[in-house]
Amino acid sequence: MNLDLYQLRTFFTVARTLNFTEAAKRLHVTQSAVSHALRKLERSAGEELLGKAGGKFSLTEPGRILYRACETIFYELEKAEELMAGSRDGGAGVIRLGATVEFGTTLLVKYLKGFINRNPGIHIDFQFKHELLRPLLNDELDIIIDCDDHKADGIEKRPLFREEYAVIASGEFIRKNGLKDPAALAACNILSLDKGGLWWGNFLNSLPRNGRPEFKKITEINHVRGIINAAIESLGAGFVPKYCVLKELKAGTLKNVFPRLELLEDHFSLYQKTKRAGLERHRRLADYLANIKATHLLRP
Amino acid sequence: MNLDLYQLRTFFTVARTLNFTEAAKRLHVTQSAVSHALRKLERSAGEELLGKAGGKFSLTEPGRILYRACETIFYELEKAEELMAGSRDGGAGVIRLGATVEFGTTLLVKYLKGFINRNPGIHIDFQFKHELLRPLLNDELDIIIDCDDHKADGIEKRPLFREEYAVIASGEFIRKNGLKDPAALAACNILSLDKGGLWWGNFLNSLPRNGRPEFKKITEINHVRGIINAAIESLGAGFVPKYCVLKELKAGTLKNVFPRLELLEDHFSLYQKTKRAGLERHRRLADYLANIKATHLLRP
DNA sequence: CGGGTTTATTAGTATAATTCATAATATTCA
DNA sequence: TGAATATTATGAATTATACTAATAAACCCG
Repeated sequence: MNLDLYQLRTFFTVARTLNFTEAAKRLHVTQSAVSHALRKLERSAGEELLGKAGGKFSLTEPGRILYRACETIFYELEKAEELMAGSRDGGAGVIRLGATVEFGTTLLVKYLKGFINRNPGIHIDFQFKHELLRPLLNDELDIIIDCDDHKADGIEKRPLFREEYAVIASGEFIRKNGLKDPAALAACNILSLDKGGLWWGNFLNSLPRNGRPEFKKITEINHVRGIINAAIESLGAGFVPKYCVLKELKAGTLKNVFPRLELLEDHFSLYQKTKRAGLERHRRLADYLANIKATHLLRP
Repeated sequence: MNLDLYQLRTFFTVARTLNFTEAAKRLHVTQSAVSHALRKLERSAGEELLGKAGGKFSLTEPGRILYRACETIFYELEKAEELMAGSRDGGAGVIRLGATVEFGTTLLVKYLKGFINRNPGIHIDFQFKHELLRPLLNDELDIIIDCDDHKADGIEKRPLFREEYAVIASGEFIRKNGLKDPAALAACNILSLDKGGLWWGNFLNSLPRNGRPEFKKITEINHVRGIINAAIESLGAGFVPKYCVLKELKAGTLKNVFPRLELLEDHFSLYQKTKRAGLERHRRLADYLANIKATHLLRP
């Protein structure tokens, strides 16, 4: 049989993208080269590796077998490269780090400064977006930090810390609307990521069933930063992670409306492919992030 | 860095042979090609992979790292190939099986007939010699069966069965020399693989300390088969594994001199590289051999 | 030192990987 | 449904590079 190793690299990329054109881009070759390589590989394997099921490609059974082999093969190679370089530069390499927009833009970048200084060999690229799992599975990202609970084959979860939410508004807004208890929110303008107010679900769930306000006016703003700034301008009450408004709370431009209310928390976790967790640079970053305590974040 | 996969295959072979010329032969290319490939690999790795320590080559530290990666990489590939083909022909492939000369030539071949018939996809090549561990480590053999106790990194042992030894001689020889108890051996001619009589060590050790004969005449014959034939010709008494003389004992051309004596046993075990133990054909053969009981061998 | 063996080097060749241009096919949306 | 778009397949030309042959250099050993 004797499979060609270059063709395997192509196959591995195609298997993840399920798209020749995209794979070609990643490999910096033409789509034609990918097509040729795959056909040759299939000929020498004597098996159909890809099947067209309903428009999209999908892996056949032999394809899946080969894919799993490729996973260990190429991750093993990567590890070896890192280890060899490691005797010189110590776990150098690139980490493509993904996180949610709010957390990433606000805190993560700031906090990682220390890590980046201490690990000059490790270069981190950031991608802040909400769809994180798919890019991780496709190897577009190496590590993601997310508060959603992901479960996928070959993906490893490492809990990092919990994050509290708070209802925020300007002092002026609180006075004007007499926001003394959650029931008062029913009458005032609500700032939410979505028109339906689902964003406030966490808040409502933390209230006793009979004390939940029914929102009358909801203003949709599709970015947390927008909600915060709108709240500062007294346009309504917002519901945001505390870490997003640390500065504003301190400066007094925003107030924690119900400081004594225990609100639901988000659980941030780090996710990475199990096979790649052995990479030195991955371990370092994961260990560093695991040492972040919510207290650090809230009282910097 | 981006290591070239073809060059890795060359490196892997060189790392095991530590000899460019030999590696070239195995890869069916010229020595020149090996030299080129290795130099390129070292350039792209940015590391010396091989060091010349006292004439011979040896792996440097980065070389060892890469070697370990190659082990999993190429064994993983092999496994994938077998699995993919497996959906058709079921664990097909070649097994290069090594065993000691006596055991291999006498029983193993005969016994494996059943296995070979039942597994037409699996081709077995045999090598019977006494140096077995090195060829296994160098991937010249896939599986070895030996009664020496080997311990090596990445090598897996699986006990198979015990083998009894017996003192043998012709009826005529026994009569002439009055061989009634072990002490009588001191006076008669002893057939041994070595001039010093170390070959009989197992026998002597199984006797009470004060009842051990001191051999006066030892004839050296460097093959077990030779010893057996010499014993048949009444040239002396031999000490051999029982399985070697089953036919002769049955036919009466040889006699078990001390049938009631409990003699030391050899423990036969199967050895293979741990990483390759997952191969379907390996598992099948190992399971088959594990089902051989000493009783089968002695009473066929 | 010199014969034998192993590795390195150089230049030429041959293989095959890649591209370019284009055809075939599938997908989307009006 | 058909036009527009995107994706994959194909064939010939091009380019890259793995391989070889011949030879030089290095090394070992008696």
